[in-house]
Amino acid sequence: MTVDTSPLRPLGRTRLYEDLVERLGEFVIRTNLEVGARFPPERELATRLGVSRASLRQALAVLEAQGFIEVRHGGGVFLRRSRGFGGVLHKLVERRGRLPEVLEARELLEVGLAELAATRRDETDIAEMRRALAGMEAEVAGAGLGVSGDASFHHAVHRAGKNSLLEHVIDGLAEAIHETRIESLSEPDRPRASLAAHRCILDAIESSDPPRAAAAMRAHLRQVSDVALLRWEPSPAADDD
Amino acid sequence: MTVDTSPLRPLGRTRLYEDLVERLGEFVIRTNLEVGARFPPERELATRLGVSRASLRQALAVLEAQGFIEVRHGGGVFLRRSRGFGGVLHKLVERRGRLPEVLEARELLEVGLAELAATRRDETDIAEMRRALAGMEAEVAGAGLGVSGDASFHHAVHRAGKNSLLEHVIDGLAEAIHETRIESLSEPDRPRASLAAHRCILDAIESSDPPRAAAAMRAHLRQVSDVALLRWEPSPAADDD
DNA sequence: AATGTGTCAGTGGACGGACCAATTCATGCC
DNA sequence: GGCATGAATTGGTCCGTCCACTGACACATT
Repeated sequence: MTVDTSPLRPLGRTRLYEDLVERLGEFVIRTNLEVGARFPPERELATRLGVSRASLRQALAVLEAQGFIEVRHGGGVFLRRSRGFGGVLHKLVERRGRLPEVLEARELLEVGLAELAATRRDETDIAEMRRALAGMEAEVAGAGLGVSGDASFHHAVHRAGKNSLLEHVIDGLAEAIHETRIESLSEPDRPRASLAAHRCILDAIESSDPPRAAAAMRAHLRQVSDVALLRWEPSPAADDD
Repeated sequence: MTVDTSPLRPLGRTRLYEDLVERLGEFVIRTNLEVGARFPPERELATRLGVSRASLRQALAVLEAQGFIEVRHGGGVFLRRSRGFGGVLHKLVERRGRLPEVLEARELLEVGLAELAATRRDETDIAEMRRALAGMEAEVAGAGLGVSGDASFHHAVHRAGKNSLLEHVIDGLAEAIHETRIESLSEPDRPRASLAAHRCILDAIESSDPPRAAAAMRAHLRQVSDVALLRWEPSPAADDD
C-alpha cells in the first residue's frame, strides 16, 4: 500500500474517435486547409488514418456538432472554422492546472449575468431565487453545507438574465464550478457567509439595481475563489504546457 | 424560378444522430434519469429507438464530447449532467431571432477579456494587435471594409486576456460575430470609425489601464450593435418559442 | 469463515461490407 | 450554347462479427 504505483498506472486509454478529432486537427493545420475547403472523402480519410469509416464518422459527428465542419450528403466534408479546431470545452475544463481560469471565467460570466438579471428579472425569477435561498437556509440550519441550495440560487440568477446563450455557456462550466462550491462550503462558517451574500445579491436584483447586483456577485465569488485558490496547488506533473 | 418553392422544399432533412441526441434528451427527462444513473445498454437503446448501433454511437460520441454523458468501456453509459441536455451552442447561435443574445454575449465576453488583456498583455500581444491594426488600416486605405483586420485585432485582444476557456467560448460565437462584423463595416464611414475605436482600445491595453480598456471596448461594441440591431428585424415565422 | 482466484455473462469498442440517397459532373442530344 | 440524362462520386445507414473491459458470482485455498 505504501509502494510507489506510479510506474504501474494504467496506460493511456483513449477513445479512438477522440484521437481522430486531434488527427484531423493536425491535418487541417499541416495542409493549411482554408475555411470553406473540402476534406478528402470519408473512405479515403478512413483508409489513410487506418481506421474504419464508423470510427471516423464518430469523430466527424463531434466536429460537426462543434461547428468546425459541415458535412453535406453527397457533397463532401467542408471546413467551417479552423480556430480552436479539436478543442472541446469539456476537455479544457477537466485539465488540472485550469482552476484559476475556471474561476475567472465564472466571475466574468456570473457578474455579467447578475447585472442582466437585475434588469430583466420578473416575479417568477424572484420567486425562484427566494425558494432557492429558503432551501439553502434549511440545509444550513440542518447542519448541511447547502450545496444544492447554493447551486439552485445561482441557476435562478442565470435564468433571470434571460440569455440562453450565456446560460448554455455557464452550464458547460457547471461541473467544475460544482467542485469549487463543495470545497468552499466545507470551510468553517462559509455556508452562513454565502447565505448572507446571496441575500445581498437577491436584494440588489429585486431592487433592479444592476451595479449593486454586479458588485454583490463579484464580492461573493471573490470570497469563494480565495478559498479555492488557497487549497489549490499546481501539480508540477500535470503542468503539460 | 419565380415560383414559390417553399411548399416543395425538401422534407425535414436532419441527420439521424442529431435526432437521436434530442430523443435521448427526452428520454432523460421522461424517465427522470438522475445524474450518475446508467442508461440502458447501447444495443437495447438502438433497438428501442429503431436505429443501428452505429448511428446511436455517433449521438453518444457527441453527447460525451459535450460532457453530458460518460461512457465506460464494459461498464455502460452514465448521465453526467442533465441541464441543457442536447443543447448545442452551435445550434443555438444559428437560430434566427438570436441576434440580440449573440451581441449581448459578445459584449459581456469581449469587455471582460479587454479588461484582462490590459492586465496581462505582454510585448508579443501588443505587437500582434499593432500588426492587426496596420493590416486593417491598409485594407481600409485600399477602399476595403477591413473585415479580416478587424477580426485579427479582436482575436489578438482575446489572446492577450490569457484565458483559454474564455477564448474557446468566444471562438464558438465567432461565426455569428463575423456576420455582424460584415454588416457593420458595410455602413458608410464605419471602417474608419472602427479603426479609431481600435486605436483607443489598444492604447488603453498598452497603458495597462483595465477600466479604460473595458470602457473603450464597450463603446466600440455598442456602436456595432446599434447598426446590427437597426438592420435586424425579428422574423415572425421563425419565432418558434 | 475469510480470502484469493477463475470464470462468464454483460457491455462498450472497433471493423468490414453492403446498400441507399444526394450530389456532381461528364456526356450527348437538341 | 443550353439542357436533359445517367454514371461516378460521396455521404447516410444498417447489419453482423469479433475484441476488450468490467463486475459479479462460484469455487478453491488457507
